[in-house]
Amino acid sequence: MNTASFSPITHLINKLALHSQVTAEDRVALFGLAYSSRIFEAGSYLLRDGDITDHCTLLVSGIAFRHKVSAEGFRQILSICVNGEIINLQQAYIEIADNNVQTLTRCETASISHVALRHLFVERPSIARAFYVTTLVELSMSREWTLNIGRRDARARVAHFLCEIALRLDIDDSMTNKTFELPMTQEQLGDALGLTAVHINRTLKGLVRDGLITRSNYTVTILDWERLVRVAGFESRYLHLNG
Amino acid sequence: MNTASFSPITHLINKLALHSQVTAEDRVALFGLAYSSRIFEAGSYLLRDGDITDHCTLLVSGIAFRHKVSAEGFRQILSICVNGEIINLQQAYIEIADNNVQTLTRCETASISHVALRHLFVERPSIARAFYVTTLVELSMSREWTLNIGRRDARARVAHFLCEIALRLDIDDSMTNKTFELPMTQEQLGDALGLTAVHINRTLKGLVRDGLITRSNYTVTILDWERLVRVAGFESRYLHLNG
DNA sequence: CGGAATGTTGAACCGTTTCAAACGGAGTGG
DNA sequence: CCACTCCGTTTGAAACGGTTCAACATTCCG
Repeated sequence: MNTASFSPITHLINKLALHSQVTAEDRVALFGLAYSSRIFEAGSYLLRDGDITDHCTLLVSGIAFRHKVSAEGFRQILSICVNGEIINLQQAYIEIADNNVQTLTRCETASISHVALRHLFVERPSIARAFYVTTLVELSMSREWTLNIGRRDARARVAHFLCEIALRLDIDDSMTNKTFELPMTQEQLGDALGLTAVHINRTLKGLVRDGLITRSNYTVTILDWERLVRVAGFESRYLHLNG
Repeated sequence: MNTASFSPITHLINKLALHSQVTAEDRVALFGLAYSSRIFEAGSYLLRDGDITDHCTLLVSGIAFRHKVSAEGFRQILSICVNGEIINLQQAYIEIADNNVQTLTRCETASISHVALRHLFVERPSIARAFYVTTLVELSMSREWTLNIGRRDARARVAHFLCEIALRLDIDDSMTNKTFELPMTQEQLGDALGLTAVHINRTLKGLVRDGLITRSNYTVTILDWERLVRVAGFESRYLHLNG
């Protein structure tokens, strides 16, 4: 337990402040949250479908993905989780988790008790509001994800995914030559986009061939942002990046 | 404006009470909300991508659907809205709407000002919580929708959709011979499920041929609930129907 | 009644999957 | 340091699910 003035909570506050005003008093209240940290290796579960817990998990560093698996055993990746996000806020109010979150990289987490969070929300409506807004943004992103899978072909779908990730990982402002780590196998990309790993491979190669991106290992470079955006039909408004 | 003791707000309260405790005092506070009613014919927009408004819209009666359209002009239906739902709660905190809601049947709505809602949330944390939970459930449903489109074939997809609608329209408890109105064209079903109208047609006929459902006009009867559930790989937990 | 929207059906087509085989890189143990 | 294995990537060929297009039937609605 720890309430030091520079703490994992910082990331959370930054995230919240992205969409809502968070006052100095709010910050103090948030810093007051008790938590306990943990490290997870790449590939481990942060949340399992069916879990019942008494704490929420804040992703302090690293990248994870949320997924569900159908009764027939097919996996659908639903979103990418980055730092500053509480990955199972739902559980503060709904006991049983109904999806999985698994790490892509080594991750650091902080656990915050449901009771503490719920208490905070009652005490400080402005914080409750800030969390509410982040959830609304998640909902918005979830909807765009659905649109992407339901109504775009493989090429646009992959391009759209890359655009979203590039913006969310918040590389830098330069609109060209964005480079970022994308520690996902083609199998995982397939499960994210409703495609097979094989077809992801072919589609990625197509994007490379056409000079839109390059890749090596797990890093992607976007060579021509404007054109990739056009291929994807990408419009960033749904991310609500500036409130 | 109107604050009569039996009012459109009743539906909203029932909805909220489904997932959270709503006290007698909460009910009074909710009843105190001022609103103005309106009727919309089938096919009209309740919300448009890009809209900026100062009020939220409560769906009092009727059925609507939420959708987005991709830059290339393809429509993806994202969810079905039933009565008791505020279809654009998001706008209480995020100015610009980023999706559309359109009526399927004649609908009655009530408008509630953003200011009034936000004020209520601050005054009564338990109500804020109840709304939060309904949003979390929406998020859960959105995720299952994504899974459905991404990882099930046409037959399972249509079956899953029918299962969800049957439960959400809350027909009756009899597990067989559920009958309900589904006022959607095959074109709309296609847009909901990431398929073409033509293929919806063939898939529906397949389900009829196999004795799982019957249809006439816009009413569907589920003949064999258990089997339909199996075809769909349907597990209702994600709907959080009982809190 | 007439015209538009929706549903139905068949045939050809195509984007994606499936299957299978080969390749490469990272890690391990001898 | 090599041989071996494991995992992910790459590639090709064949198969398939779903789309597209087109024509016709039906229902809805003014």
